[in-house]
Amino acid sequence: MVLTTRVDKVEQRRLELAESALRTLGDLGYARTGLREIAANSPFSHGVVHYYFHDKIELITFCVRHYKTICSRRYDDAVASATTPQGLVDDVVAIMSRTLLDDAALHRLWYDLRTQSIFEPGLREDVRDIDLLLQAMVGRIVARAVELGAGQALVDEATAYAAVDGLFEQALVAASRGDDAAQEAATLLGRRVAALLRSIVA
Amino acid sequence: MVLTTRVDKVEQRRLELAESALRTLGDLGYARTGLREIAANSPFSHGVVHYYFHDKIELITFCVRHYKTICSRRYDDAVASATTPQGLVDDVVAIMSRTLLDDAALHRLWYDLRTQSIFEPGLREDVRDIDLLLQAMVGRIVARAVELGAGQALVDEATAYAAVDGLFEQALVAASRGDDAAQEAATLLGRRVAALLRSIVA
DNA sequence: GAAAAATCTTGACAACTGTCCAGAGCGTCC
DNA sequence: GGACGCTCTGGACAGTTGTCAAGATTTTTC
Repeated sequence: MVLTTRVDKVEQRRLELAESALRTLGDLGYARTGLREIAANSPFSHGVVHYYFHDKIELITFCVRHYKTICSRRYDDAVASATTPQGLVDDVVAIMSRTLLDDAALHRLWYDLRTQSIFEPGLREDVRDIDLLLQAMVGRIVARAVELGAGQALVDEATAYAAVDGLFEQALVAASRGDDAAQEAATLLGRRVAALLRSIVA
Repeated sequence: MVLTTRVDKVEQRRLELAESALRTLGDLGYARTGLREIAANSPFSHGVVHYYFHDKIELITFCVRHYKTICSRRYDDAVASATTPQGLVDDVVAIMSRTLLDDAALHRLWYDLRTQSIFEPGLREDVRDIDLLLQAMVGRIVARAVELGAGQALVDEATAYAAVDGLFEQALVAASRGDDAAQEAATLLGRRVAALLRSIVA
C-alpha cells in the first residue's frame, strides 16, 4: 500500500508519537513524564507534539486508546483452544506470567494512568472503556471454564475481574523491585491466579 | 502533659505537616501536589517544610508511615466481636463500604503512592511495609471466618488480600465519578466482597 | 532583661513544565 | 521558476517546581 493519503500520514505520525509516549510513561511514570522527554524518545523535536495533538491530555488519551488495542485480546487463543478446565487455567496463567515480565512497562503505564484518572476527569471515560474491555476479557475466561465443566461461577464478571486484577497489580508492584523479584512475582502470580480461579468457579 | 520536650514539639510539627500533606495529596494526587500547596493547607509557610524535612521524599515517606497507623486496625473490633461467619462478613463489609465513602481522599492517596513506588525506589520499602500490614489485616478476617466454622481457606493470605484489594480499588475508581456513583460503588463493593469471601473460604 | 538559640517568613535561584509561534526546510502545483 | 502549503525546528513565554539562605520573629536560657 504505497498510496498514503495525507490523513494516513497524519495518523501514522500520531501513532509514532503515541508509541514514544507509551515507552516514556512506562519508564518514568506520569508524574515525571514531560512532553520534551516524550519527543526525545521519538525522531522529532518537542514542538511537533502540538502540531499533531492539541493538548497533553489529548496525547495521553490517544495513548490509552492505543493501549487497549494491544491488550484486550491477549487470552482469546487460549480460551478458544482449551479443551479442559485444567488446560485453560494453565494456559491463561502462563500467558499472564509472561506478559507480566515481557510487557512490564505497558502494565506500569496502565495502572499509573488508571490511578491518575481518579484525579484527572479528562482521562476517566477512556480508562473506564478499557476497564470494561479487560473485564470482558476475564469474563470470557470464566465463562469458558464453566463451559468446560469446571463448575459454576460463584461471583459475577466484575468481581472476578477486580480480584484477578488485584493479583496482577500486586505482582507488578512486587516485580518493580528487580529482576529476581520479578521472576518470583511471576511464579507466585501464576499459582495465585490459578488458586483463585478454582475457588470462584467450582 | 504540659512538659513537652523539644523533640516532642518537633515531632508534633512533623505530624502537622504530614496531616496537611495527606489532605493535599488525597485531593490533588501526587503528580499535581507541590510543597507550596501542602504548606498552604497548613498554618505555616512553604519554607518551613525544609526545616522539618530534608527532602520532599522524606515528607512523603513520613506521610505514608503515618497512614499505616490510621488504617491497619480498622476491622479488629469486628473480627473480635463476631460470633458467626455471616455476622463477621456483614460487619466487615459494612465498615469497608463506609470507609470507602468517608475516607476516600486517604484511600486515593494510598493507591496513588503505591503506584508511584513502582517508579520511585525511595518509596518502595515503606509501601511494602504497609502492604504487608493490610495483608495481615485481611488475613485476620479470613482466619476468623475459618475459626467461626465458615469452612477452610481455599487461597493463601496474600491472594485473599490482593483479591479484596482489587475490589476496593475498583470501587474507589468508580467512586471518583461523583456522589451518586460513589454510593452505588459502596453498595456494589459490599455485595462483591461478601461474595468473594464466601467463595474463598468454604 | 540581655544573649542565645530555635523557629518561621520571605524572596530568590535554577530547572523544569505546557504552550505557542516565527521561521526554516521541504515537496507540489500552476 | 515562483508561489504555495505542509511539516518540522528551536526558541521564547509565563508559570511552576524543589531547594536554599538571609533575615525577622519568637522562645528559651542564664
